[in-house]
Amino acid sequence: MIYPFVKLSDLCSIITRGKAPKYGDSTQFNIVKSAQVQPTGVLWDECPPVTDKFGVGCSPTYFLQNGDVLLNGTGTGTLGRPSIVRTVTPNRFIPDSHINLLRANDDLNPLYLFYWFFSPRGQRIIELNHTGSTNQIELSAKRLSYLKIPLPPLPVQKKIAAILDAADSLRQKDKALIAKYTELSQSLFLEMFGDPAINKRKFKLGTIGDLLAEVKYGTSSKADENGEYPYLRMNNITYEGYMDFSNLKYITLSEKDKPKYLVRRGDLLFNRTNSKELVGKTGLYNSDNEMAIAGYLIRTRVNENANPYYIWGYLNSKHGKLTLAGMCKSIVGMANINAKEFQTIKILHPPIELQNQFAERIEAIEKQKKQAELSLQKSDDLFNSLMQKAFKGELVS
DNA sequence: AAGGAGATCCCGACAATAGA
DNA sequence: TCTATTGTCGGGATCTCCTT
Repeated sequence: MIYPFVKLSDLCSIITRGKAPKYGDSTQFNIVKSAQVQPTGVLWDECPPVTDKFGVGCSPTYFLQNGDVLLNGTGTGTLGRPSIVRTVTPNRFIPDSHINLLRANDDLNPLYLFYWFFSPRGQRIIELNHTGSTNQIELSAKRLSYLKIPLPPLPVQKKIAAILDAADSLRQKDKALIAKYTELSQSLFLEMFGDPAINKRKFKLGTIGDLLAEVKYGTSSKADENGEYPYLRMNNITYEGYMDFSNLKYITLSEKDKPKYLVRRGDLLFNRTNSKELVGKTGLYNSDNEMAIAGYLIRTRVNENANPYYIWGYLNSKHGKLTLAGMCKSIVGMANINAKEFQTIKILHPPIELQNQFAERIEAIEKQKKQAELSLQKSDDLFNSLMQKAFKGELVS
């Protein structure tokens, strides 16, 4: 059954784009900015305060209420990213002037509206209707009000929303479990080696260089779409130190370059150049596929005194992150830690047996985490297929 | 190997236009 | 004419690519 399409302005009020806020120390009002508008919900804790003057001056309709749907109105990466307000402190949060606020009337279920914009079809409609050039795209409330959405009767909307919500919460549970395993790895380091700042167990202090057999920069050659090997770049290492193989580029290497730039299981990958917060991201290569690395990554291999998991664990610990932040040279907008400096980083040298034990336990945790990731993959697939069917009338009769 | 610099993203400001 | 809403622009911060 195909649902009729109805103009958005007939289904909700589109309250949008207040004045640009004046920032201040108010404890009474907060502004919700584009970055805080996420499909998982609004990140209330990160909304900066604005002055009372703004709050008083603005119409009370701007204050967010439960059931409001938010839609980012600018930015190539953010335009159309939706969020639904589920629980909000009343009369406190105001959307920024680049966020469209949609308040559904009685014929429209807000959660249904949210999932519509979240769905590939909803996103595509936004993509077709924005104004502006490639790097400055916008979707005004006016244009938004002309958009049409498929509209089943209210009980069906509610049913669809509930099914999608259940599938989504399954995904979120898997994600939370994965996050827990990450936390577990971090606390394991402290448990086994103690706080490096205190060094209660009196391990010998040395440098990272002492533990390495080889330090090598990646290639600066350009990526090539039909390349032979995946080409790891900085976005392939997460802040927590895990490899992320999504969004890969490719490269072809000459025979001579292969040993120089290919990585193998157990290599530590260090991100030497990035923004100040992200410089020093360190991943441990844990795959048997052959991949190459870019020039802003440094490939290091340990000697007989170390297990790479130990160095990885240290550089991703709180103490390690602080050390890295303290040493990077910050040029305008960029931070850098070169290979020489990397090797001078002070690190405790626990006995290799203990390091190996740590590695074993981390690997066990990682194994569990893999399971959770597989489960997430499945729940993602389920959610996506439900979403495809939902708005075509194939989900609820 | 090192880091300079262009491209992109996002925010804030303000000009232009519409409405009261 | 004044005020509210909408469209567009400038620029800092960050991300990537490219040159020396």
